[in-house]
Amino acid sequence: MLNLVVSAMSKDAHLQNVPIFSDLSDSDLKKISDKMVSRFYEKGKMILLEESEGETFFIILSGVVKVTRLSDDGREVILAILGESDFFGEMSLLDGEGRSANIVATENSEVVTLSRRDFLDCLEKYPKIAIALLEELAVRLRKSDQHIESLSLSDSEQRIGVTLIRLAEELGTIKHGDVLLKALPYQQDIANMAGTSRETVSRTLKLLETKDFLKRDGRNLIIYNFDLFRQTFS
Amino acid sequence: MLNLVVSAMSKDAHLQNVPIFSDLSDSDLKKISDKMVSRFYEKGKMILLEESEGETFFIILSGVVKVTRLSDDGREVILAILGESDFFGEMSLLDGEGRSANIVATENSEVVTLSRRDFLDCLEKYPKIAIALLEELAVRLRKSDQHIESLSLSDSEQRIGVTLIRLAEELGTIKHGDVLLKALPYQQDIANMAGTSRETVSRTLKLLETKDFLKRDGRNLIIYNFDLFRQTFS
DNA sequence: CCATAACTGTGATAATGGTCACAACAGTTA
DNA sequence: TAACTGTTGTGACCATTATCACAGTTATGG
Repeated sequence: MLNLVVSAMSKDAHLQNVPIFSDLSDSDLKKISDKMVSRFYEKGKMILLEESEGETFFIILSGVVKVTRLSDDGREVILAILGESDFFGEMSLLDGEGRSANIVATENSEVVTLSRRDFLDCLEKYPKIAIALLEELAVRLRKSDQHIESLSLSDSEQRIGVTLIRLAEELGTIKHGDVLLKALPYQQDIANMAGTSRETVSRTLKLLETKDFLKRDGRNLIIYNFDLFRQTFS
Repeated sequence: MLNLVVSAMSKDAHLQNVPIFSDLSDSDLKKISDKMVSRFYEKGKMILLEESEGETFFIILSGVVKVTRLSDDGREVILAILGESDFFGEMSLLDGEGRSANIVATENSEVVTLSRRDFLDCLEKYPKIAIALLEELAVRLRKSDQHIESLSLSDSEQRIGVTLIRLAEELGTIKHGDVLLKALPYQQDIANMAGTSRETVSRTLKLLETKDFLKRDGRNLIIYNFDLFRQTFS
């Protein structure tokens, strides 16, 4: 299994960048790191399944995953896209309910995991982690609130604009005022993030391109003047 | 000012019911309680304003408030309805960003408040509070996720159904299998929760009534067989 | 490198639901 | 009780956007 390829060294190196651990001393970090287990998921693989019991906390070392919910008839909503040094799985651990969403690797992804008890021990032992986690959940709630507002009040063009902003912030790289998105998600995924249809995404991207907000080139997308773009769509 | 009417005794009595304080000893509770200040807001009054700095944590002793966001052109989204023993204001305190929503009293409401520093002190001093708060934020994130799913995938009837469920759970009283909602919010507010228009709420409530899911009587509403209703709409 | 699958572009059509307009009704104050 | 204000009911119309159908294009695997 590729799991074994991820060395302990790589774990420590990455963990420093994880916001919820950033206040910790090296030795404390090492203690936690020792309890973690590495895993590798190929693009397209399901990592967590809705409705199953939640017993594990995950941190992404590299790769990209999507957080989704599915309706009975199979339609998908994408709640978030997570990348390097983001984490997931904490909700079930905290409130004891079952998983409320699916996690799917949309790129090959390395993660490390912590068991329920080790995770909760951490929170008890290191209040700083608990507080850092609170901060992160607050940020997520804020994002969710914005998402709800956008779904409630905006037309499809605006919603797709906001979705591109979310993607740019999570996955893009800035160059002068522009943002470059390599490996742009499929239109269907963008649609599922924006609460619209695949066809509407196709038409709207074209529209935004003719309006010179952005340029597409294969799977890459450049948003010109990101500050202006942000101002225009959020 | 009516503020002064709320006695310290009433504070303590209510605080025991607040989930994030439920693990505390009476003496610890007393210490925190002593730092709190009571306030009273009349129906319709704004408690917190979007974009202002967040320096206060609020707990509702009695009453009902709505959490809203406003678009530039004045349309409103209602993110949540909060009632007795719920709290708000924590997000700005945790992540240091400005307020991200407005809070408006929709009924006469008594609250107690804690300053930023007292709130953060609490988290450091009592890890149990931090963990209880984490649990509550996890629950809220879950609700937000459901809200996003519902806005993305459901038609207006479903969304209004889900909204009634949210209202019933927050404000309703159960009687046999039915739920009674006294002082049902205005149709405009229901519309702003469901991401639809006031007229559609009017038509849909009528429809649900003819389908015998519910009965209206002035400002009261009874949902028959709440379990079934839940199953049907969520 | 061909075959096949997956993704994207685009027109035509239909439907959900928003908006407007106004009437009916309820609750409040003078 | 009248006048007024806020809320709800309802019809008519129309815009946005979902859906369908299919062609074009790009990626993938044997």
